[in-house]
Amino acid sequence: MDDQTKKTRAGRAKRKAHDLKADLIAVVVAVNEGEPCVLTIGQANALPSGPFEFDHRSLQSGLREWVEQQTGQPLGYIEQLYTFADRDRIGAEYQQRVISISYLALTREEYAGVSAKRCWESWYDYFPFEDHRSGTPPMLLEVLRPRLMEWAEGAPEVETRRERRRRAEVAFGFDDRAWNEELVLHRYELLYEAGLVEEAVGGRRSGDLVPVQGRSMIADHRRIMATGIARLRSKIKYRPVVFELMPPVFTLLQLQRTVEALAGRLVNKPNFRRLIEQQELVEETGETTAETGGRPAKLYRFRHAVLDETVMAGTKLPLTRS
Amino acid sequence: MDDQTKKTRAGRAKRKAHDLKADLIAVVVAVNEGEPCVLTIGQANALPSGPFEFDHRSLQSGLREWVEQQTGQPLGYIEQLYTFADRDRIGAEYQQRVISISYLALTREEYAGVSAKRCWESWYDYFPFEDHRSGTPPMLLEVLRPRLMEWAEGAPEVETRRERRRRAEVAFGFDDRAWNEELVLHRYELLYEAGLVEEAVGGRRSGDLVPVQGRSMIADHRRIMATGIARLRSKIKYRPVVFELMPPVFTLLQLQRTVEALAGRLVNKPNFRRLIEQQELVEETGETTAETGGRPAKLYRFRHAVLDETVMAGTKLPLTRS
DNA sequence: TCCACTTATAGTCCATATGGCTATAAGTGG
DNA sequence: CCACTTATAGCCATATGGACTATAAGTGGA
Repeated sequence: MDDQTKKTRAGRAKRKAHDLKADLIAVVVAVNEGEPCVLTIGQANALPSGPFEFDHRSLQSGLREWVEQQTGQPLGYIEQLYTFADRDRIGAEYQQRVISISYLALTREEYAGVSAKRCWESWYDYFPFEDHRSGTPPMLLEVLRPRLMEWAEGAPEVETRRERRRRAEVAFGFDDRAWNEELVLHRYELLYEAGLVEEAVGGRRSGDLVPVQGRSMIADHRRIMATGIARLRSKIKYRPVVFELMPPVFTLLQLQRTVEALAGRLVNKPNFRRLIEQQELVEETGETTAETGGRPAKLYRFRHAVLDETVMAGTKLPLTRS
Repeated sequence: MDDQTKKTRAGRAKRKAHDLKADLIAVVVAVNEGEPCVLTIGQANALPSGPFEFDHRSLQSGLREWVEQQTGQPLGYIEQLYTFADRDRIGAEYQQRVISISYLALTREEYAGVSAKRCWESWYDYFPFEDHRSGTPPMLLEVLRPRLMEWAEGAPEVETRRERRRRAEVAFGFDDRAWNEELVLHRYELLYEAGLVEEAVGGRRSGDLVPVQGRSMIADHRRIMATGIARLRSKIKYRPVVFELMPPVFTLLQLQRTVEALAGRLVNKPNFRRLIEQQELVEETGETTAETGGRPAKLYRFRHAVLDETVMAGTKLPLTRS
């Protein structure tokens, strides 16, 4: 506590270097039998993670090492999510400040050999209200809506109440608003703010405030998972990242089911096929498979050439061609 | 150097906490009289930046403090860009590892009081080949193309040469390929790899290898600026962020000129107006201004309500409405 | 063997968005 | 009063996206 009073420039500068620590956290996604899964450790209540160390070549390689060490899963596609450093994140040592650097990784389950360490969990176990593939989940209107409205009405100011109601409506698509599957993080943060998730209430779970929306995780891991899901749901719309989650060869329906699993909602079959074909994302292998039950489906593979044709950046500006 | 040999687990764990430092770096953007500008310090060769310290409440507030202290400029809109930690980033102390956390900030020049510290520089001074508002810059075909081709042909393997040529074509829109204004970072990295920017060649600028493409910056600040420009050019297409750069009241042509300054290319006037109007991004103030020279233009203001209507997430999936 | 069922695949139809353009309105400065 | 500048409205062809229907080609069981 002595250090704390020394607010001189030199003292601060010296201390800050000694108090910093960086954590690498991974949201590793795979789609197994139509379920979008996240790689977890512990009692399925934590994401793979570990400190960034001196002999890590880079942040990414440090992350790969930790994930592989903790789960045996090698990573392919990796993309940075977000970096944050909230003061109240760590409790143990008062002086320590932790920077959390989170990543999204896409793989396939059957990638590596057998390993008992790996624990894939459907992400809808953590966010049950996010799966709209069989229509709007009943709990959304039956449980979440009333409790969010209760929270909204609990505000002292009229203005705040109106504001809260509107936020809940937008985030969850109440009152004829469209459901926007990308707002995963918004929704989680709203529930957190409303004290409806376990992480928000902490140990003190007092009678009425029992959080019902899905399994929780340690620290802010569920928040990070929400960030990853949101990013992925957004990205599949403008970059061909789904294929990182597909086997080398697949049918168009399998591809569609994967997209649906990620988006948490159904897509229109003919239009989906048209979309894929006109973008020339895939090519036929010439083979077919009869394992799908009905008429044998053509097998396709991803056209890796499209990764080069980076030109596909859907403009939204009325550019002149000059 | 003694520490280096101690590769034991305990030694590593102890050292890593002591060697970490985090830098906050800001790309602060404003559009002044039709020129997209970036806030710089020093001899206009560095971005505002400073170490993340123990008594910063968060990364963002630390960044705000540093920018305000170094330039007097208060920040409004802030968004994280990227975090990286390359080993060879710092030269001084061998043992130290630096994590760089970069941000994009949008403001307006006339925001704060007078301050001699602020130094706004057109970002096209650093990336002259990015401004296509008056057509393709001559230097692109006259200087960059030959030098990039020279670099491509310098590769030993045939395959590498072909690869390099294709990458240059895609990034710079050579050979009838469309110019993609979003590939700012790609282009800078390609030039870096080809040894055509000063940062790549360092001090050893040997005769032939004189880099001609714009002013350089210290460390990787120009690379970070490129990241910020790329992010901004992409984001103006799907989020109403331009208005962070506009005065409270403006004409549609002023808005168009700002977008053009950012995108580095001209947009079609009637279509631009239609786009703005049909998205209901602005509303008339009822006033007009005659300062534009010709017929007085209506003045508009941003409809802040649209920030709430977060529904605008342009889907690219053929969703079923269910 | 045939029939019910499943899935695959090829279209159509229409509303809307987008790109490119032209015409007219309404000011200013000489 | 006229030349010039900028603002604003509207047109047309095409591309795109959403919803839907029809037909093809297998499987499994009665």
